[in-house]
Amino acid sequence: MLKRVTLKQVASRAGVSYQTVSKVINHKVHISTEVEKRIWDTVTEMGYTPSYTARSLRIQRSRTIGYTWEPSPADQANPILDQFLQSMFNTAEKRGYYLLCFPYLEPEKQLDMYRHLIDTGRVDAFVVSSLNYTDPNVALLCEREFPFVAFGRLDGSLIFPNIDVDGGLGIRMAVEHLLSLGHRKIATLAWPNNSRVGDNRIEGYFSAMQAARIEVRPEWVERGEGSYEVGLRATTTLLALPETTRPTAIVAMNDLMAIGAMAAIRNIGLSPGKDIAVTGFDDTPTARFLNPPLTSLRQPVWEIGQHLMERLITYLETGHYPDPFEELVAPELVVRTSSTGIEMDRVLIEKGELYR
Amino acid sequence: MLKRVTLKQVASRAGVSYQTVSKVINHKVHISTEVEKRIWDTVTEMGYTPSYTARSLRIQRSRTIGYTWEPSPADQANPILDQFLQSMFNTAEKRGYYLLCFPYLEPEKQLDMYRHLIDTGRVDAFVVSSLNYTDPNVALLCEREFPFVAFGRLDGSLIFPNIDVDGGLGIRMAVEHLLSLGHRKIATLAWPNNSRVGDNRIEGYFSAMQAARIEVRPEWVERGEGSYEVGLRATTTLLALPETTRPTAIVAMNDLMAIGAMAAIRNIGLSPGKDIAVTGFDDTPTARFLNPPLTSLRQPVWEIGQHLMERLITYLETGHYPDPFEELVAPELVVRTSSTGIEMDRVLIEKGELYR
DNA sequence: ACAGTGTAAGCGAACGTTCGCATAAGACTT
DNA sequence: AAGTCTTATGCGAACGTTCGCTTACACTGT
Repeated sequence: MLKRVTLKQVASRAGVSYQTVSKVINHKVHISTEVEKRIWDTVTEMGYTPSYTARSLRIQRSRTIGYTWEPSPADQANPILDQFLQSMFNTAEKRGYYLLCFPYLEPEKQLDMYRHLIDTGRVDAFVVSSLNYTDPNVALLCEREFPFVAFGRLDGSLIFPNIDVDGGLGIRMAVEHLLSLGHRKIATLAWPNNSRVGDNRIEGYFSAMQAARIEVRPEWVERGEGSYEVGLRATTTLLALPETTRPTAIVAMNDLMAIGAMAAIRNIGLSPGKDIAVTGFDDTPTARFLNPPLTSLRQPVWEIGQHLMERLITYLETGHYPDPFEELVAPELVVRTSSTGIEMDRVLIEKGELYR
Repeated sequence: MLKRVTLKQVASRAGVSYQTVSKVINHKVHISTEVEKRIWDTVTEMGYTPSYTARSLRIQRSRTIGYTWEPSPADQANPILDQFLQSMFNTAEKRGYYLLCFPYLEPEKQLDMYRHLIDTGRVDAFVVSSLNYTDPNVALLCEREFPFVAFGRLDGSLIFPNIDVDGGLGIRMAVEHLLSLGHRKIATLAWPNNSRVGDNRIEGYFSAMQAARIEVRPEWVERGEGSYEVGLRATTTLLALPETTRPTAIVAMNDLMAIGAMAAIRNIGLSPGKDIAVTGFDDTPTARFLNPPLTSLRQPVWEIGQHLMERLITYLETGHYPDPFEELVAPELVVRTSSTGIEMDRVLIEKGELYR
C-alpha cells in the first residue's frame, strides 16, 4: 500500500539505466551475463514488481477479459456457474490474464456497459454466454470487430468463434436410452418456441422419435418457461391422457422441470422411475440425491471454459483464432434410477463403490 | 479496437488546452459556461472516453477489487455464489468499481497470487470469503495493511471489517422450532472440529438444548465432512440406537447432510418429516423441491454482498470504514415439510398460493 | 593501423491522463 | 490610476513503463 519500487530505483541501485532493467526483465535483449545477474539480484532484493498499469498504458493492452452472465432466479441454482468460472480463471491466469466480471443489466444499459468497457480500454476481449437469437451485445461486438468468444452459437448472419453443447444430440441420447428400455409413448417438457437453446434441444426429440418411426402426438409436447411449476402442471396434464396415449416416459429439457414431473407422478400415486421414466438436462449437483436419483445430461463445462479461454487468448496474442473456429461438443448421459427404475445408486452406495 | 480519441484531440478541436478538457470532465474547476458547453459538445461529438489505464496510472488506483472463492466439489453446488457475486458486481459498478476474479489455488500459490495482485497494483482491495482459523491470506493482508473486507469472521488476534451470518443463532432457531413441535430427542449432524463455521453452528445446538434443560447424549452428535454420504451413514447409525435414545429429529449443519439423512430414514422404511424431522442449512435452491421439501436456514446473501462492497469502497474513498466494523446477521428459518410433516407446500401449490 | 562488424548499454520519446502552480485578464478596492 | 483580489485558462511535470534508435566499444580481417 505504501511504497512502490520502480524501475528507476532498481536501475540506480544496480548501476545501469532503467531502460536496461526493463529490457532484462522482458528478455528483450542480450546482455552480459554479469550485468544481467546483477540486475536480477537487485530486482529480487528490492522486491521489484512491474506496475501493471504503467505497462498496460505503454503496450496499450489491459490483459483483462470481461464476462457477465444472466443471474439465475432465486429458486434455481446455476448448475455450471462455479465450474465454468473457475475453468476460465485458471486457464486465463496461466497465460497472465484475468477476468473482469460486471453486472448483468437490462438490454440497453448492458449495451452501454459493453461500450464503456471497450471505450475505456478496460478489457481486451469478452466472453459471452447465454445467447439468444437477437443478442444486441453480440451484434455490437461484431460490428466493432471487438474480440470475443461465445459459449453458445447463433445461426444468424453473425459469425464468431464459439463452443456449444449439442443439446439436440443430448436429448436424442436421452430418447434413445428410453427407447432401448422399451418405451414408445415418450412425451417432452420443452421450452417456449424461439429460444435458441430450446429449439436446438427439442429438435433432438423429434429426430430421435422420427428415426424410431414413432409418430409424435401433439399432446406429448408441452411447453413452458422451464420451472418446477411448469414441470408439475404439464406432467399432471400428460398423466390425465387416456390410457392409449398416456406417456410412459418424459424427457424434460432441464432438471427443474424433471423434478416437477416427478412430483406430479408421485401426486397421483405412481412411482417415478418405476411407473413413469423421467430424464432431465444439466445434471444439477443435487440430481444424484433426488428420490429417485435423476437421469440427466451433463455438459463438459470445464473443457468448454478452458477451450474458450485458450482460443481467445491465442487470438489476442497472435491475431488469429486457432482451429476449430466453432466447436460442438456432446453432453454425457448420466443414467440413474429416474429412467431405469433400478435403484443402482443406493446399491452402489451401500457397497461403497459409487463414491470412492 | 482501432482508433482511440484522446484528450489532446478533443482539446485541439475545442480550441483549448487538453488540461482544461480534463478539468472540465472531472468537474475540477469552474469555467466559463460558454467554453464548458463547447468542450462537452466536442466530447460527445467525438465520442471521447477517458482511458482507464492512463487515469489509473496517474491517480495510482485501479478501481478494481479482487475476489476468489473456494470452488465447490463437483457433486455439490454452491448455493449462494451466483447471488453473492451479482450483488457485489452491482454495488461495485454503481460506484465505478469492478471485480477482478482470480483462481483459487493451493495455499502457497494462493499467497503468491495475492502478493502479485497487490504488488503489480492490479487491485485496490480484496473481498475474502470462506475463512478458516489460520487463513494465511488474511494474515498477509493484515500484515501489509492492504484494504479488504471479509464474509465471515475470525476470532483470533486479527481484526478486520467483516460480515458474518450467525450460524449459531440459525441452528438455535432450528432446534427451538423442533422443540416447539414437541421433539426432545434431537440429534445433530455436525462438521469436524476446528472449522470456524462448524464450531459456530454447533454451538447453537448445544446452547438451545441447554436452554431447554435437555441433556445432550454424546451419541447424538455425529461429525463428518458435510457430504451426502456422511449424512446417510451417520443417520443410519443414529436410527439404530435403542428406542429410549433414538432421536426423533435431526439437525444437519448443511442441506447435503440433511438430504443424506432423509435417504437413510427412507432406507429403513420410515418417512422423513412424518416419522423423523430433519432440518438443513443454506436453503439450497432445490431444497424446496425435495421430497419432502426441506426445512432450512437461508442467508441474506444479497444484503451481505452489498454491504461488504459499500463498506469497502467507502473505505477506499474516504480512508475509514463506516460503522459497523463487524456485522453479524441472522439467517432466516424456512419451514417446510421435512420438519413439520405437514405437506403444506403441496397444498399451497395446488391452491396456487405459494408461488404467486 | 584501419575500416567493418557485431554486441552491450544508454538515451529520448511516448502511452493518456491528473495535478499543482503560473499567468493573464478583468473586477474590485483604495 | 495604481495595487490587490478573483476567476479562467495554460503550462510543465509526473505516474512507470516499453520501444526504437544511437552510441560506445571491443573484436575481427586485411
